[in-house]
Amino acid sequence: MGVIRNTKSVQLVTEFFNSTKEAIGVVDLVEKFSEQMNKSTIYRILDRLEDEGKVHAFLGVNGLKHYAKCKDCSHTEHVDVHPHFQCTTCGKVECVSYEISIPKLPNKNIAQAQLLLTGTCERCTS
Amino acid sequence: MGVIRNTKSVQLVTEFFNSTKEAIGVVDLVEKFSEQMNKSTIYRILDRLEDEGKVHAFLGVNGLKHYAKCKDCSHTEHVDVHPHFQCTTCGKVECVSYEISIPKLPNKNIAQAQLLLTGTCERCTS
DNA sequence: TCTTTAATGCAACTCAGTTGCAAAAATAAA
DNA sequence: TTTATTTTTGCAACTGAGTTGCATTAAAGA
Repeated sequence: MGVIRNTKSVQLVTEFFNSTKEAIGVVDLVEKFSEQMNKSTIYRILDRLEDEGKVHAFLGVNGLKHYAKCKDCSHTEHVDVHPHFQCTTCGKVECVSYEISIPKLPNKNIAQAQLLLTGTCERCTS
Repeated sequence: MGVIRNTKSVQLVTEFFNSTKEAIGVVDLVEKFSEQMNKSTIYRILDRLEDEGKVHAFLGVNGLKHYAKCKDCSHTEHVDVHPHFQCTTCGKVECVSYEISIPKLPNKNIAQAQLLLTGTCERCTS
């Protein structure tokens, strides 16, 4: 349970997430960095960054894992309450700054809510 | 694009969904009917039932496909606007009768919303 | 510089879901 | 009922995301 080491690969991934506020699917990230690092490495780096709260993870419409770094992501414990939006035309995925209201259910204890919105983004809405 | 044939396997699956209002993961369904029918058959039957609007599909927390037949499921075109709840202790998954309000996003056209609630159910909440 | 410990690459694996194809079972037609 | 047509099924092989064991490499600390 040591410290995250500042390797070349970690730097590359971190820089990427600092450069965009969009979310990205792990598969795309693996493809993007296919020359620089191994698939396993990416999965493991993302795990560590998530543990540290540097990025947060969620599932896209197809059930594929996505990661993003949003403004909420610097807190020690990231509580993922904001929705995500995925464009069904261009595939773009992003965090939505909008606090969703979690419904109360009788006798149930709701710990987390994941809201995924799908449709067409500004560019793809004709 | 013919009619759905009323095979033994279709009957079994249909009866199952009529007997419960809970949702079930495809993996569990394959296990449940492992003696009666093949894995591919289940996947294909579920596809057909979904096309017909007899059941609806959604993804659980782990990204695994789940199906359920709820009261909304007899309409010709099923619009899946209700949330789902998954108990992190016992694993039970169910539809929640609660109309969620889809947030409007500027310049975006939101076609669908998927809300997944996780926590502990009535039985597992101590 | 040396030592310790974490991170990486690689290859092999797991597991959900899909697919091609021949055989079997429903439905429609005769 | 029998025959012809078309959908379903079983099977086995495959795809693709994500994981893992292990030997090697590279950080960080002393």
